[in-house]
Amino acid sequence: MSSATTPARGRRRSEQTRLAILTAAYELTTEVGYPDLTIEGIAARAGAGKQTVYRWWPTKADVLLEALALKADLKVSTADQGSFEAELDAFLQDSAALMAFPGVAPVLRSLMAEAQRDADFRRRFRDGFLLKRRAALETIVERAAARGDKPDRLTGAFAADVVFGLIWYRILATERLLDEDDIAALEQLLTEHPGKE
Amino acid sequence: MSSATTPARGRRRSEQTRLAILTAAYELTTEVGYPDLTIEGIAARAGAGKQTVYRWWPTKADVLLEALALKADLKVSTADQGSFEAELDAFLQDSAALMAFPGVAPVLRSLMAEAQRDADFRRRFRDGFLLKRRAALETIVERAAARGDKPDRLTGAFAADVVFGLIWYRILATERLLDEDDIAALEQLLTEHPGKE
DNA sequence: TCCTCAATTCGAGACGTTGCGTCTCGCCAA
DNA sequence: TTGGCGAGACGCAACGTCTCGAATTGAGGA
Repeated sequence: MSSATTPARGRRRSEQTRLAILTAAYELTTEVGYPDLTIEGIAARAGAGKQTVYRWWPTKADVLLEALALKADLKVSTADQGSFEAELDAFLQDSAALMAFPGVAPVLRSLMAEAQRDADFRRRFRDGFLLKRRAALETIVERAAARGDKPDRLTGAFAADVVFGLIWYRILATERLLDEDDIAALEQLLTEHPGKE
Repeated sequence: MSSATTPARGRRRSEQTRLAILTAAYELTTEVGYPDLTIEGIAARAGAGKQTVYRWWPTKADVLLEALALKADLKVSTADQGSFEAELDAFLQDSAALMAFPGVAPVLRSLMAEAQRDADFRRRFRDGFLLKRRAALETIVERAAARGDKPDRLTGAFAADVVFGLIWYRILATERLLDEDDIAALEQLLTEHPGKE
C-alpha cells in the first residue's frame, strides 16, 4: 500500500512530455475552443502518442484541469489581514485577477460544462477545485467569527454560495468579469451589520 | 414581413409530431442523460424521421429548451404584492418550485453546459431564457424603487446577479436545491437597510 | 563490476465503432 | 403543385483500444 512496496522498476514517466501535453492542451483550447479540443490533437501538438495521454489522464477535461493549475497560480489569499473586510477584499481581488488571467475564464467555462456531462469528472472537479476554493473563503469567515468580526446570521457556507454564485454566474451566463464596483457591492452586502450600528 | 406574406402553401407542420418530439426529448434526457441524448434517439422514440427534427431545431439543446418550456410552466410571479419583500419572496418561492419540478434541474444543467460549448445556442439560451428570468426580477426591484421600498445602493442588475448566481451555483456546483432557509437568508441579505433603522 | 532480463514508458499509428449531419426516396396533406 | 412526413443510406470525423519496436530503469546472477 505504501510507496516502498513499489520500487518503481521500469522506465520513469517523462516530466518533459507531461509539461508538453499540458501546455498543448491549454494552448489548443484557447485556439480552437474546448469542443474541438481532442486527445488526438493534444498528443499531436505535444509530439506525444495518444496512449501516453490516455495512460495518465482519463479525459481531456482532466488534462485541462491540471493545465489550469500549472498555468495560473491557483493559490488564494487566506492570510490573516486583521479584519473580515480586509480578508474578504483580498480574496475577491485574487479571484478577479485569476479570472482575468488570459485563457482562464474560457477554461473554467469548459470545465464546469464538462462537469455537468461527466459524473466522474464532476467529482474530481469538485474535490480538486471547487471545494478548495470554498474552503479558503470559509476559513476567512471562521476567523472572522473567532475574532468577533463576523456579521450576524452570516454562515461560511452561505457566504461561499453567494460569492462563488456571483463569480460563476458571471463567467457562465454573462461575459462580464468582476470589476471594482462588483467587489465593492459584494463586500458591502456581506459586511453589513443589521440591527447594530 | 408579416404572416400574410406567407400563405402557407403545401402540407402544414404536424403539431402532433412536434409534441411527440419534445416529449421524447424530455423523457430521454431523464432516462439516459443529456450526453447520450441523440437526435436519432429522439426521432426514433417520437416515431419521427431525423430530418423532421433537423428541419425545425438546429441542435438537440434547442429541442430540450422548447421541451422545458412545454413541460414546466416557466411563468414567474411579478404581480404587485405591495412590498419588495413580499414580491421577492414570491419570486424565490416560484424559482425554488420550478427547480424542484421533476427533471427540470438536470435539464437546466444540460442547457447551461451546452451554452458553454455552442456560441450560437448560448445566445438563444440567454435571450430565450436567462434574460427573461432576469427581467422578471429586475421588474420587482424597479417597482420597489418607485415605491420607495428598495434598499439603498441595491441595483436591479446586481440583485439579479446575486439571486441567479446563487440559484445556478447550487444547480451546477452542488446537488442541493434551494430550501426555506436559503430563501430566508437571501431575503434578509437583500432587504436590509444599512444606515437606516 | 558487469551483464542480462523483466518491467514500464515512450512515439506512432492501425483498427472497429459510433453518431453526426446531409441527402434521397416515395407518400401524404393543403 | 408545394412542402412536410417517415425511413434510412451515405460519407465523415473522432472516439478509445490495441499493437509495435525502441528506450529507460531496477533486480539479480556471473
